Amino acid sequence: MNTFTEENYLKAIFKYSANDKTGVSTNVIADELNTKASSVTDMVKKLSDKKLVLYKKYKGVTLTEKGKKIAVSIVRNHRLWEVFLVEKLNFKWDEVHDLAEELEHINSEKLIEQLEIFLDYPKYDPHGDPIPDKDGNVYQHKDITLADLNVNETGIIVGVKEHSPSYLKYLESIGLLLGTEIKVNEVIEFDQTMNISTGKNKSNIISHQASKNLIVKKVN
Amino acid sequence: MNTFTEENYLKAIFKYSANDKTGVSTNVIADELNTKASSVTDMVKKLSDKKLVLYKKYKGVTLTEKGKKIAVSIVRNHRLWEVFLVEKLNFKWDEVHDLAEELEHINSEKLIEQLEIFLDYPKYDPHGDPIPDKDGNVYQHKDITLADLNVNETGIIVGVKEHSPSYLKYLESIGLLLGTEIKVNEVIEFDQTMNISTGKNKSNIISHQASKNLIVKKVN
DNA sequence: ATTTATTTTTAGACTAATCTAAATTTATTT
DNA sequence: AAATAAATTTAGATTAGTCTAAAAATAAAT
Repeated sequence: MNTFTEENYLKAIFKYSANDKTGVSTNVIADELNTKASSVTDMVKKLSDKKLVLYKKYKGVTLTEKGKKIAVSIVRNHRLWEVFLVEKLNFKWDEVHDLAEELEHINSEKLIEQLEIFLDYPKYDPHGDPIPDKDGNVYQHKDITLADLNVNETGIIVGVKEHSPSYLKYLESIGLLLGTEIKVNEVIEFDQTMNISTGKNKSNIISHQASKNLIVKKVN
Repeated sequence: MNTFTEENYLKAIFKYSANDKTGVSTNVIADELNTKASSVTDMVKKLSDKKLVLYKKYKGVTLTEKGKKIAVSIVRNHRLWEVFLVEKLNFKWDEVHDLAEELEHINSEKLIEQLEIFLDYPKYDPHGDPIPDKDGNVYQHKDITLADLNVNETGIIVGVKEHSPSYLKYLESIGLLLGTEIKVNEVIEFDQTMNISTGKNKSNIISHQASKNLIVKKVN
């Protein structure tokens, strides 16, 4: 099996190779894991020996099928545990990340399958991120954000692109939760600050920084 | 905070200092943790520096209040997770130990308090071991085993002294679960093999090895 | 009360994961 | 295309936890 640390490297590489075909650079990985590029080089060699990544000096890293499978399963574990914490143990959506970060490494197929059954096969975690199925398939949301909507258009919040507790707490404080319907009233041309309103004729002003991190599904 | 490994040492020391005042020997700890006495010596020095244990060369180790508190809280975590696995995730009592061994190290007061609430404040784990309360108080069962009963006496199974999967599976296979009432029909003088019967006039022959590891509460 | 056996500790070495600083390679500018 | 800047890798050290083998201390046996 793999160490806690190896799994975190795989997860980081997975995160940054989602989009594209080009290898992930050691610096990007170092940044994600709060470590140094030289440490990443060492670890990447080790993962390469184990056939979990492909690595060409100076050319970045990509996951092998084997490595990707492990990475996805850790993401799956993470998101299922987040659902558990929020739905069963009364945690808030801004409190679960660090705990899930630990729980995700507990390696037992039976555990995670039973957890999934117990939670009744959730499709999304508390932040709207999709939960990969047992075979590693993930159905990602289309990447439309609130900032992409025009005046008078309406969207339903289906996820967030930024997971910091401060952002999540802020959203909650102004009533922007998953499922909330938002109408765009006005967009300031200068800095794209938005005036929006939610269900009960409550209106709010939110920054571009905030609106571009809210994933929405366009209504109509 | 403490590492995974440090916590396991504290737990091992706790386990073997339950009974008595005399320090736990490095060999006993090494044995419990499948490591070598020399490794234990090193670690024990480290724990001593951290004021988690008292250590005098050649004289064994005892926990300080601080160390004991950590050890008990890990035992608490372990047993609560075992209840979760059995009651909510359909695990058998012989399947939960290794997973709980990992889950117990996840360090969050809120997590464990909420888990306890979610499980409705269980007093015992699936093997009948008592769950320490938030303040570290444990109410241990009196140590009467089935082997201590005389012919025609009756006891109710309240726990086991041996936790190996093979023993637990065996008990389950012959219907000896927590709460089962057992009557002693006969004891072979030679090797203390017992003839017992449970509720529905089922009778069984069990070895001394088996009977002395079943904790019972005497009836009448 | 010596000798012998057992337990425990020390010394020195190893592995995993990390770091800093220097060297090398790739990318960017002029 | 040469020079400079940026990214990446190597070299050598460090820390945590472990090990083996040898030394030292304690316990047991004669």
